[in-house]
Amino acid sequence: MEATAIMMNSNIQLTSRDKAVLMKAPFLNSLGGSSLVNMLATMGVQTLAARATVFREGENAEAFYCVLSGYVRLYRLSRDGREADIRICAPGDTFAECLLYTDQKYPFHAQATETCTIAHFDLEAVKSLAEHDPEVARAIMASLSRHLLSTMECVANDRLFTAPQRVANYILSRCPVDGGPASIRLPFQKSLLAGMLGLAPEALSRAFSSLRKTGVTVRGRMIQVVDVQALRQI
Amino acid sequence: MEATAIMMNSNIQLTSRDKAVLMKAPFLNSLGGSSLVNMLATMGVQTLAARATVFREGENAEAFYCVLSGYVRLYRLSRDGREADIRICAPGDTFAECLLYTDQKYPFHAQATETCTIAHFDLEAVKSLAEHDPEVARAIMASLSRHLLSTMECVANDRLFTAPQRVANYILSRCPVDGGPASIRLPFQKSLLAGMLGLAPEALSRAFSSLRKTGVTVRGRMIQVVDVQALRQI
DNA sequence: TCGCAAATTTGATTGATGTCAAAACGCGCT
DNA sequence: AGCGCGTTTTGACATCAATCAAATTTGCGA
Repeated sequence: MEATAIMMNSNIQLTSRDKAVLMKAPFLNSLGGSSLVNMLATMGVQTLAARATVFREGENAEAFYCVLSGYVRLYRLSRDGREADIRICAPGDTFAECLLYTDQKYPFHAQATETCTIAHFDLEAVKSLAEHDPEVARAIMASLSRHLLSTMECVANDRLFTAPQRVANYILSRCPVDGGPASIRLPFQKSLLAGMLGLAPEALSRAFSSLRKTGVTVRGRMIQVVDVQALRQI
Repeated sequence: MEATAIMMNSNIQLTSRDKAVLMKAPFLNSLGGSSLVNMLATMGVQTLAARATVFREGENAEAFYCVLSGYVRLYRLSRDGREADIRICAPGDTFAECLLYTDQKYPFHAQATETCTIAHFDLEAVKSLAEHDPEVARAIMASLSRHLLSTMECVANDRLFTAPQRVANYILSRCPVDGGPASIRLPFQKSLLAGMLGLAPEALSRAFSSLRKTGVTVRGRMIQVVDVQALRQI
C-alpha cells in the first residue's frame, strides 16, 4: 500500500520505451488534451518481479491495469488446484477494465510472468472521468470492444481447432503477410504460449513437432517457416 | 431492406412481454428521459422464423441487436464445415455491440434457433448518441463489461471443467439458491445447451447420465435435482 | 567456457470427447 | 389415444490432449 502510494506520482521512473507503449496503447492513443491529462493524473506505475501477483481472485477491485513491459497472465484455479489461463496480456494491453461497471471483486488471478512494468488506474476515478468526458468513455468502449472480440475469438479457436491448428494460427498471426518464408521470435517462454492456447506444455511441444512436416522449424524461441501460405492450409 | 425499413417504426408490433424484456435489458434499464427516447428512436424490431439467419460472418455490420424473445445463436464455421457456438443469446441479451468501435464486418454468424423477436440499433446512430450522451455511453460500457466477463468465464469453464462439471454448473446457475431439492425446466432444446457448453449433443447426454448418481434426473426438458448442495461438489 | 537449474521434449499411458450409426424417446398433431 | 417425425440416447469406436516420468536441451551466471 505504502509502496504503491509512493509510486503513484513517480511517473519519472518510466523508461522512454514504457512511455511509448503507454501512449500507443489502444486505450490511450485516441485521447488528447485534458482527457489525456486527467487520465494520466489518476495513473500510477509499478514494477513487478517475475511471478509476482498483481491481484488475486476475490480481492476487492480497486484498479484496472495497462501492461507497459513484460507479460501478465490472467488465470483461474479449479478446486483441485489446476490453473487455466484466460488471457495473456502483452505490452499495451489493459486488463480488469471490465470491472468499471459491474463487479467489485476481481474474478481471476493476475500474475507477472517475468519482470513487468504496469500502470494502474483507479476504477472509481476513471468511472467518474468517463461520466463527464465522452472521449474517455469512447476510449473505454473501444478497449472493451477489442477485448470482447478477442475473447470470443479465443472461445471459437478453442472449440474449432486442434492443437496444431491453433499453433499454426498463432504463428501466422505473427508473420508478415507475404506468402513466402518467414522467421519469427517468440516474445516469451513456450509454457506461456501453451497456456495462451489452452494447452499443456507437452501438447504445445507435440504440436510444434507435428508442424515440422509443414515446414516449421523451432529452435529455442526462434521459429522458421518455409512457406507461410502452406501453413494456412493446416 | 424494404421490409426492415417498414418495421423500423412499427414498434406497435411489440407484445407487452417483449416490451418488458426490452426495458429490463441490462443495456437499456439504466436509461431514462431523453437518453431512452433517443435510443428507442434508432431502434427497429424484426421477427425471425426458426433457423433464420440474422447476419452472416463477413457481412458489413450495420446494426447491433437485442433479443426480445427466443434464442439467438452466434457461431463460427471451420473450413471443413463444422460449427462452433460462441454464445447463446437469451431474451434481454445484446449482441454485436462490440462492433461499435472496432470492426465493420460481423465476425461470426448469427441465427435464430426458434421463432424470435429481436430489436436492432443502427451502429452509427448509437455511436453518435454515445458521443454526446454519457448515459448512453455508460449503458454501452456496462453491457460490454458484462459480456466480456461472461465470455472470459466461458473460456475458463471450457479449459477448467469436464462435461459433467460444466453441466452441473449450468444447472446450479438456474437453481434457486437453497441447498435442498430443486426442479428446473430447460428453456430450449438440449442440442442448444450442448453447443452453449461447447459439447456435442451426445456428450451432453452422457454428462446428464453421469450426473444421475449425483441425484440428477432428466425427463425431456425437466431436470430434477435431489440435493443442490451435493451437485456443487462435482 | 563450464555447470547447473529450469524449461522443453519425448515416451507411455489414461481419460475425455468427437463421430457415426442405430435404437429409443418425447412431443405435437390429428 | 395413437401416429409420426424430429430429438435424444446409447453403443462402438477413433482421436485428441492431459498426465506422469524420464531424458534432453537451453540459457544464465559464475
